[in-house]
Amino acid sequence: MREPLSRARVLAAAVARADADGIDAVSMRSLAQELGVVPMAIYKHVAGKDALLDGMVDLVVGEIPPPERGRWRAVLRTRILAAREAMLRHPWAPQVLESRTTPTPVVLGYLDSSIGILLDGGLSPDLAHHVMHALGSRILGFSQELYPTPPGVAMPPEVAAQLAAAFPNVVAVATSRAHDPGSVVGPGCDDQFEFEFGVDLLLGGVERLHRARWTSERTAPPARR
Amino acid sequence: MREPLSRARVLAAAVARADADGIDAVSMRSLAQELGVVPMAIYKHVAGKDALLDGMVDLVVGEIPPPERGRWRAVLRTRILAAREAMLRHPWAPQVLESRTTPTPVVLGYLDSSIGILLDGGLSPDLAHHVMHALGSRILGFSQELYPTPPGVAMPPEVAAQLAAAFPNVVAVATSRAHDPGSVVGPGCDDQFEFEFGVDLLLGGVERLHRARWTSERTAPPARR
DNA sequence: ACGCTAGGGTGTACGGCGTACACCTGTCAA
DNA sequence: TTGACAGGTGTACGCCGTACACCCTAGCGT
Repeated sequence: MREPLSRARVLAAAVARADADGIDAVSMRSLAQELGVVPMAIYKHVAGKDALLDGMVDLVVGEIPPPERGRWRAVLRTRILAAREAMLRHPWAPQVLESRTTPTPVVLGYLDSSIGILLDGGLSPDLAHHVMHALGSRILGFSQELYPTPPGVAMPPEVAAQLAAAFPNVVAVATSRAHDPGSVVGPGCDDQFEFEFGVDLLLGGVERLHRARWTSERTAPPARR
Repeated sequence: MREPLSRARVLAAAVARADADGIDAVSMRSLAQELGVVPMAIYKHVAGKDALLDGMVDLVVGEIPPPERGRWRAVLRTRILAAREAMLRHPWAPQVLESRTTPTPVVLGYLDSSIGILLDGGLSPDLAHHVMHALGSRILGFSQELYPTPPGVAMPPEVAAQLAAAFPNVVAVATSRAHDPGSVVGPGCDDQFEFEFGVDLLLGGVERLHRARWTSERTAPPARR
């Protein structure tokens, strides 16, 4: 009848379900139902919920292509943008990745090759170390935004007015780019632009430090004080 | 007997519990028990679990002092570091904050005053906008690290060797600062240094853009290409 | 040919969670 | 005196992850 379960089938079903209905829709029970099987059957192929999530993360991270060749900054930038694309395909992935307490070998491998880009580019291990911390989860393509871009849904105008009065700076900045369509809330941000802006800001700073032969021996990172 | 419950008492108990035993120890049931009350009693003071978490977040964010006066860069830097201290006092807070989908007025107020620092400093709303995105949740003092600094717990040496072979760049970088104590895994990172490094890298880049009268009108953020 | 083993699917059950809903009780205003 | 109402209670429902015992079948060595 039904071809047998397998770890790969379980993980693929879980990822598909999360892509379609969000990570909360992925429970052992719902997943089992989707596979036409009783919940406990899954446990013969993955150790438990945590292992399931780890496996899902591995699939997503595995989608990120290996680095190309070229100048370190361009190579790293390209790779981070590729990672971002994987995360956009699987919007649940950042949240799940952040919930893991220990990296899987797949994720470690990704980090390792990313560090390799820096070292191959001539950065000192010391600088590379700080750079990895400074990039943080952005290296994996996370937006790191606190809240999704303001909802396009219109709000009652009196609420909008009250909000504008209470938080004038927020609305001033939020509407700063709304020059073309004169909406109150603006057309939302260009997430891709914001992401690249942040990445380039960091990589640009790193490049300058590198060119200046910067080292962490009692020197403040950029010009300070 | 027992003085009556109140929203403030509930929230304070929840924060205390989370500080002591982690956010997972905060459930409606355990919280009720700690307050000497039946679970449903809590619902008379907070609308539900989500409202409880929002309230907890508000308490933490409310701990961050308002900005002082001075040059925008120093003021913002000081404030971000103050936010980080609040987050260090409540290690569960970043995770909870990231789980909220909509900012509370308290958080919006924090963001608003932070933006105010930039605008008062003469940055254009346009640049301020991008800066807020680039800082991301770092504005609230998050480390944004994917994983906590490598555990100080020693691992079996053969595992360590295998790991070093599989991920040479990771260990090269991880041990780069381990010059003083010659441990294999290094003494862990100086989280405070790494955090300030990242913040200063970003703020330094922003300052240069501002001085250069940078604008997003079809210009790549730092020097690119 | 036979029984054994082991891998994979099943069924039941437990303890936890958030919370809807009906209920009770004490306080205070009218 | 009465009645509304705020605040605490009790029960119950439907989810969750998963421990544990069970069963069925395929393939193996003898």
